[in-house]
Amino acid sequence: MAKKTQQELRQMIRSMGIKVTKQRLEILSVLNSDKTHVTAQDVYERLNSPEIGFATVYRFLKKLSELKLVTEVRMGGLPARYELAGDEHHDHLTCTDCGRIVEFEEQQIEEIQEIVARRHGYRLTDHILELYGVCPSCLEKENQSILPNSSTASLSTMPVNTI
Amino acid sequence: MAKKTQQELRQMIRSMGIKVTKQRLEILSVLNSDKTHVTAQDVYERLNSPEIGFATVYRFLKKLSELKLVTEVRMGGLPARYELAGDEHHDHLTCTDCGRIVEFEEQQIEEIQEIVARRHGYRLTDHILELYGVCPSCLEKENQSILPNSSTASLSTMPVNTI
DNA sequence: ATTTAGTTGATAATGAATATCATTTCTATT
DNA sequence: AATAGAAATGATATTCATTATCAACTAAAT
Repeated sequence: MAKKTQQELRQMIRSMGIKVTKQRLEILSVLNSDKTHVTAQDVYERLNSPEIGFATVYRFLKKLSELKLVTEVRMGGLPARYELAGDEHHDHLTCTDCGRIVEFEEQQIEEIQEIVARRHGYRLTDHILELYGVCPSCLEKENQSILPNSSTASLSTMPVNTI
Repeated sequence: MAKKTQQELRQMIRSMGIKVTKQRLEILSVLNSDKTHVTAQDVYERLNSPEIGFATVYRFLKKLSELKLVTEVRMGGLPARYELAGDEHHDHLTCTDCGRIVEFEEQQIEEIQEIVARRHGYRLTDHILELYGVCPSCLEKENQSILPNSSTASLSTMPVNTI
């Protein structure tokens, strides 16, 4: 959320110990925009400038995630998605069909993780929690192709799962 | 754990509604061996038979994971790894120092995950929960090396990055 | 302004996974 | 057991995301 100013972005690059170039500034700008969880292709196309090749996009995204300044989410064989690392932690719920990502935060899970780690004598330093499923719109598509003659049965109106 | 007999493997393929071929039996045998979390390449090389091309390995592994008979684990850009789906689910708590892995199962977390998915209209199909930390024995080592007159300057006392 | 080490874009290369297709092999049925 | 026909196979080509290469360019320290 909290958007960064152009100066802050410049500062961010400087803090990485690398040169501040217009390419890097522009790539960061895209990540800093409202659109989040973008692929390298997304970034490249968004910029759509002869001044920025996608080798550069890939290179910089890689460096950013190595330095933990962006979070890289990889799902199945789908292209990796990137987001500017915020201050607040969250996990991901990813659609296995279209790659769409929903963020969530569940304090209860975080707490249980701590307990599990302590139970085994570990000091917890990090974790990855990725949920995979099928998003509402893909469920709907799926539904249509499986039930050809059901006129307009929207899955989103159906109980998705009954425990 | 509980190894399956050749007959059970045969039965397993039959239950998939596909033909029982020697290739499929052999691929299943590899998965059924003690080695777990193998890549498609691993399987192919393990068999090392002119009778089994890796197109077949990939094809069958894909079908197996679609039918949830094997679990596919994809990590970063690394090749997918497969293991015969056991009855019991577990997650991993990995030591970032020595790589030691503890398996655990936490029903409460599983349940909350379901709830989160439903909340967003997703049908949950899978999840990855990996906890990272430092295991008891590495914690101990760590403590010893941090002691006062250790000659090597601890990184944790150095300014990592000056913005 | 000069230098030089870092950076760039175009393109080739890689590596995992999938598609293609002629040939072979299961298996249900005679 | 013979056979027909659908399914499965292996070799190979292809796709797609990502990375490596390299000559030309550029930021920024002097």
